[in-house]
Amino acid sequence: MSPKHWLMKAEPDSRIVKGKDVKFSVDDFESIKTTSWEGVRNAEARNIMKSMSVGDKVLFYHSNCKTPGIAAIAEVSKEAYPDYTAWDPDHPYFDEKTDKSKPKWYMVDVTFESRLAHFIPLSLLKSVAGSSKNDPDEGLSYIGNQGVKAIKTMPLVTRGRLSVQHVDAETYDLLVQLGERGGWEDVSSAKKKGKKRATAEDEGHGAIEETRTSQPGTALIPEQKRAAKKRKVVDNSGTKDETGVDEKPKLRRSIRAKRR
DNA sequence: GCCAACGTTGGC
DNA sequence: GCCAACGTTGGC
Repeated sequence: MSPKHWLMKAEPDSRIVKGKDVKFSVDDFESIKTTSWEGVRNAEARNIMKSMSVGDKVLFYHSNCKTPGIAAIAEVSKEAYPDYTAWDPDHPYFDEKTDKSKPKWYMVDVTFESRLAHFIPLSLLKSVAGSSKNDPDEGLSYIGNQGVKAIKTMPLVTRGRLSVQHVDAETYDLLVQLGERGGWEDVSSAKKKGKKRATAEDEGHGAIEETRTSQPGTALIPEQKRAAKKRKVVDNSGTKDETGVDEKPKLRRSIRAKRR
C-alpha cells in the first residue's frame, strides 16, 4: 500500500500548563527523533490518526507562534494505540471522562525525517490561496497552476482549526518541493513583512541553534487544552498509574492556559 | 491581546 | 436531535 500523507501541528513556543512545558518545536523533534503524539482531544483528529499506517508521511507544522508554517517532514512509525495520558490526572490532557477499559483517545508515534530547507510560512500558502490568479508568483513558477490549485484547496488554508489533517499526495509532493526549493523569500514574504526574512531564524532553522529554551522533549499539540481545562475540575487521585509506560510523557500540542 | 471561526455542550 | 450559548483554536 502506498503511503498516505498528513499534516500535524505542534507548538514551538514555551507554555507552561500544569507545571509542564508544552512546547514541541522542530528542534525538539529533531533531537528526540521519535515521539508519541499524545494529547489529541478532538474526535476528528483522533479518527484521522487512527487511519494512519506505519510509513505514512507527515508534514510537521509550527502552530500558535509568531511564524506558523511547515517545518519538517516525518513519518508515522507506530499505528494508533490508546493515549494513556488521558488517564493520568496529573497530565495536562487528562480526560476525566474516559477510562482504561474503553480507550477513547489514541495517538500514533511519529519519527523525524528531515527539515525542509525552506520553512514554509502559512502566510505564503495563504497568499497563494488568496490570490485570484491561477499562476504562481514569480519565484514560484515551478509549482505551476496545479500547485496553486492544490494550495487553494488545502484544509490548512480552507479550514485551519484541525490539528491533524489529511494532505493529498499531489499536495504533499508540492509542499515538499516548495520546502526544498523555496523561491518566495524575495517576493511575497519580503513584501509583506517588509524586509524581514521570516524563514530561517524564527524557526531555528539552519546552522545556528538560536536561543532554544530549556530542554526539548515536551510540548503539546493543540487539542489538549480542552481536556486540561476540564481536568481542573477533578484533580482527584494523585497516583501515577502503571500503564507500563516508562518514557515520560511528552506532551505536545497546546494548552492554552489562561487566556483572556 | 484580540477576536473570528468553529467545535462542543446541554436545554428543550 | 435542534440550536443557542459557550469554549477553544490559533492567526494576526
